Amino acid sequence: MNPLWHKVHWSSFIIHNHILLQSPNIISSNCSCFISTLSVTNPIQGHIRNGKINHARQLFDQNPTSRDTVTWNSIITYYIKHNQMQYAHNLFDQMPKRDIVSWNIMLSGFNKTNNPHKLHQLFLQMNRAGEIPNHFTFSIIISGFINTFNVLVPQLHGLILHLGLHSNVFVGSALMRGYTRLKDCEALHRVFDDVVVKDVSTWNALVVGYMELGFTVEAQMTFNKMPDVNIISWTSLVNGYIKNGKINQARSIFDNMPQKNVVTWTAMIKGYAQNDNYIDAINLFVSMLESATRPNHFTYSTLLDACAGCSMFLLGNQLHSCILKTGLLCEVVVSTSLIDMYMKCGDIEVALCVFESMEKKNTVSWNSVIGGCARHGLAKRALCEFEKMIESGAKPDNVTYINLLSACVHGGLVEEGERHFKLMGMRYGIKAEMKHYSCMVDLYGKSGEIEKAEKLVKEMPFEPDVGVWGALLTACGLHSCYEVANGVENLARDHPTIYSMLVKLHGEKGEWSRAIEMRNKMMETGARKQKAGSRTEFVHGVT
DNA sequence: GTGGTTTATC
Repeated sequence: MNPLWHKVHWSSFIIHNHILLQSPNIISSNCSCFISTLSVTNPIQGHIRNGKINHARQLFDQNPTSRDTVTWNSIITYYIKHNQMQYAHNLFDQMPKRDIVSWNIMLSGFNKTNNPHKLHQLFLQMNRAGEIPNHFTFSIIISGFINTFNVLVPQLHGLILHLGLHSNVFVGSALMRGYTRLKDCEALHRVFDDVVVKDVSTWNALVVGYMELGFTVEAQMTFNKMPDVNIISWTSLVNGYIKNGKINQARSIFDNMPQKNVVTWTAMIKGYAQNDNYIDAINLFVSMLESATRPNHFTYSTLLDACAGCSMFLLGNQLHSCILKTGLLCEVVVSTSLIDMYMKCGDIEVALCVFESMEKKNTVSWNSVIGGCARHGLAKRALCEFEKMIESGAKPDNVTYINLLSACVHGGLVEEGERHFKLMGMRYGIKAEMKHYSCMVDLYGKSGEIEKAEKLVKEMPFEPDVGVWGALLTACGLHSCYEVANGVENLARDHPTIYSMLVKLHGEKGEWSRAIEMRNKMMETGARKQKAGSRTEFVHGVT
């Protein structure tokens, strides 16, 4: 029995379950039978195709004559497909003779396991070995470099032109993705033109590229000109409009689509949720269930995110029961969103319970639990979870440290905070960003160490933002440091929040003329009285 | 025996 069951309302199962149960599981095609009837010349490859790796290895290890390059490659491919990169790499290193396919298989392995540094190293090693890259090589490495070594795209493009591989569809769409990331619209279009025989993916890459760069009109025109469109083209269009803030246009495309899949539905739901339109997000989810489209882990994650955003505890709870039923709790994105939802709805106990029950945790999961504890004032617990995170081998990132430092602020743990602030760069190479500085200023400020706070603001490698100035001014108010506050007045950029704080400070000091002056400045900078609202229709169990 | 397009949690 899952320990979480007792936490979930049984009534939750009533909702939508009839629809979930109706979806039949039709994935039962039996491909392996078909493959096993094929005649294969090499018995080792036959065993691999039938999934009998041990038989294959036995033959391979016993008969040196059977070990041609294709066989080596087949075995390495098998290991990569079964997530055994280390085995694959060992075999690759032992190969007496490698061909271009061997290199490409290994490169593809590093790409699939999301290891851009190893991918890069192997590519350099391949060049040193004198192997000439082909169109497979380029499509693999460009897509693998997209997040880390994207600066190399123009250089690789040069090499591609030199080798005459620019007209290949796969190379073309990989390059287009690369140039989209580099925000080079001209190059994007040039690569598109160079692909002689374009297919639907090439066109899709152009639509996505234009959308990413903010050219919605060009994207739409491209879509209209497309000789063939598929569901991905439509979804890219919907998603592009959402990314450009044109949610109504996205919806109109969405409504006119000839068919939709789970990705399309999820993209549209996310569009609403991101724009704080939670009602439409949920309504759309209900329509999705009615259309018999089965939600996947991204859909649930998106919906839980919406619940977290407006503290919809009951719906979050119901979603939890659906997730348990569909077996999607094992997905890291789902359980992480679930933790965040429970934390933001105030149920720390269940949030921690979900977290403890997770088999696989990643940096984001640790971040949400550390952040949740920090927000609820459980500073010691947050620090403790951080220690456990390090012990588990997970790597902290910038968000981890924002959460950790804010835990220190809540707990008034100045020394701890100082220590972590130093260690984050020294041990983990994480550069301190604006938010880390504002945490530190807040930490010093709240504990009365105004000089240290002021010194840090002066020493910051970039212009402080409202958050940093706000933290400093709050400290001035708390500890009646009017001199420092006067200094801030001359330095802080025009911002209603800053002036509003200064009004309060001058008022407390009894300097009414200065207070009025600040109030006028505040109004000039566009301050508006906020509409009061409890949003009672959403709030359940918020602390 | 190798490759490209849509949703992705803090």
